[in-house]
Amino acid sequence: MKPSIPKGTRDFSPEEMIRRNYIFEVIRNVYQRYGFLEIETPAMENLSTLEGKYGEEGDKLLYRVLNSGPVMDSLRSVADPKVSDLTEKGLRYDLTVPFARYVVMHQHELNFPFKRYQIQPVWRADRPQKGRYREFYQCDADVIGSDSLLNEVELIRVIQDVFSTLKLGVSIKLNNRKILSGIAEILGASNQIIDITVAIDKLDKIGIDKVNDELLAKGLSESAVHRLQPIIKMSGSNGTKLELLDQLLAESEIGRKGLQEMRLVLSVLEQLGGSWGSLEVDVTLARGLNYYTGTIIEVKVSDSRSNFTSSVCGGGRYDDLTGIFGLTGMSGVGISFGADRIYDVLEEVKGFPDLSNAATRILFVNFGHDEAVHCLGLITKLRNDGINAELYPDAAKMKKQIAYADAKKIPYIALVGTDEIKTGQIAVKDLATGEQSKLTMDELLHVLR
RNA sequence: GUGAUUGUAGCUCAGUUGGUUAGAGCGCCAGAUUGUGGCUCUGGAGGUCGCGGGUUCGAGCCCCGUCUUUCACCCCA
Repeated sequence: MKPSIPKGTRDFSPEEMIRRNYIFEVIRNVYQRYGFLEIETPAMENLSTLEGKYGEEGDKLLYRVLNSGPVMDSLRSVADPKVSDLTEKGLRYDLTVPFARYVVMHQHELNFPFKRYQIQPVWRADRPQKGRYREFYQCDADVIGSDSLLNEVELIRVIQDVFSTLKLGVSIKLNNRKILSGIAEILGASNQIIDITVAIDKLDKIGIDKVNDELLAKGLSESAVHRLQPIIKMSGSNGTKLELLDQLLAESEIGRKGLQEMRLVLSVLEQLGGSWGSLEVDVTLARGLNYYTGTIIEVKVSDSRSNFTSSVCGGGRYDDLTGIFGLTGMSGVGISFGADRIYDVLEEVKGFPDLSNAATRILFVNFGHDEAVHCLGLITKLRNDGINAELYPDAAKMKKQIAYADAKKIPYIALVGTDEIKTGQIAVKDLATGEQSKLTMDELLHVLR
């Protein structure tokens, strides 16, 4: 039998894991620095938790887990088993809904406002393509139980910190669901907000004419499409855009509220200074609209070395995150980094730093049992000093042992045979330069640190 | 879900209008070299041509199905 793995899943090599862990560590460190606490939730949730939370499209992409036990055993004899008897669990589709479930289940133990982060894989039965996998990691941070817009500010700072640490140029796009509602309202098409936003979200991709065609096809009136044009075509600085929106949304209470929120977030960020990447008001941004109620955030790569167009981070505010699970009045705001996409981009732009310290620094050549045991003692000292060191386990030909070090990109080898044991020294060879010298343990530690 | 696309050695790929025993480079193993790698030389192993069916005297090549790869749409991290 030929081994294989499911479509859209991947194995990760040791080299890839070192790089993946670098990304996770950068994000984890920033989250912790901002006071977020880590949780984990199970890979499987009950289907009742997941279904209906991601829209019609999302339900189709849910992985359902077949039940085990007597029902399955007797399945052969059952003509038309009910689906609920077949499956009652599904794989996690994102981290936000499980988090909402977690908050409701643990509400009496939590200290609100609760700031949590979570770095775990999620699964979607999507057709794989560029930057899209069936199993991928999300790195979420959410604040629940606080309405303050300073949470939005902090999360945007988190995004800036992460990408500045990764040295990746990005464009952070900001919108607000209330502004979108205001736009729909002044067009007299409040009930068509989804159609309108989904259409204008495609502006970058398909151009203004096709966006207008789609709007008309969705039943929006000619005059409404006409009045929408200055909004779609809006350009210039954030200040210019906000002024234009002020005029356009003067008659909409909800629109004005959205603008006020946007202004506050931007002005605080401006006062704090020290940004990374561009921060851009973009009313065509409409991702995840099903649940966002306030701020909407999306981050795209804007590095000249990259052709990557998918978003690498997204987020926003949900006024009633836990309402579906029976806990009302809990506002939440959060972001999610797509680690796999960030990996692809860093690979593309050759943006990974030198991570060789994560691997073995020195290999001890094995000259036989007694020498090897002596080496293990020396290796223990190095390890206690935080240096990654290993012994070649077999007394193979030296050629083979050095080739092993070479292939593993280990920078140094140590040769400790009977002579060195007698003198208490360690012959150390730098494989890059070929230079070899006899060192004491202290000198060796100095070299490797 | 829709429309394309890919699959030949561990890897990257050749393979003529269908024709004898399917090739190359790199990698791998052994030796030249029993305490010194990369370079070089010599020798060697390694393939159900994704899988199943069909057409044919004959299929890596043509047809059908299926799985897989990659890409776009939809949607999304």
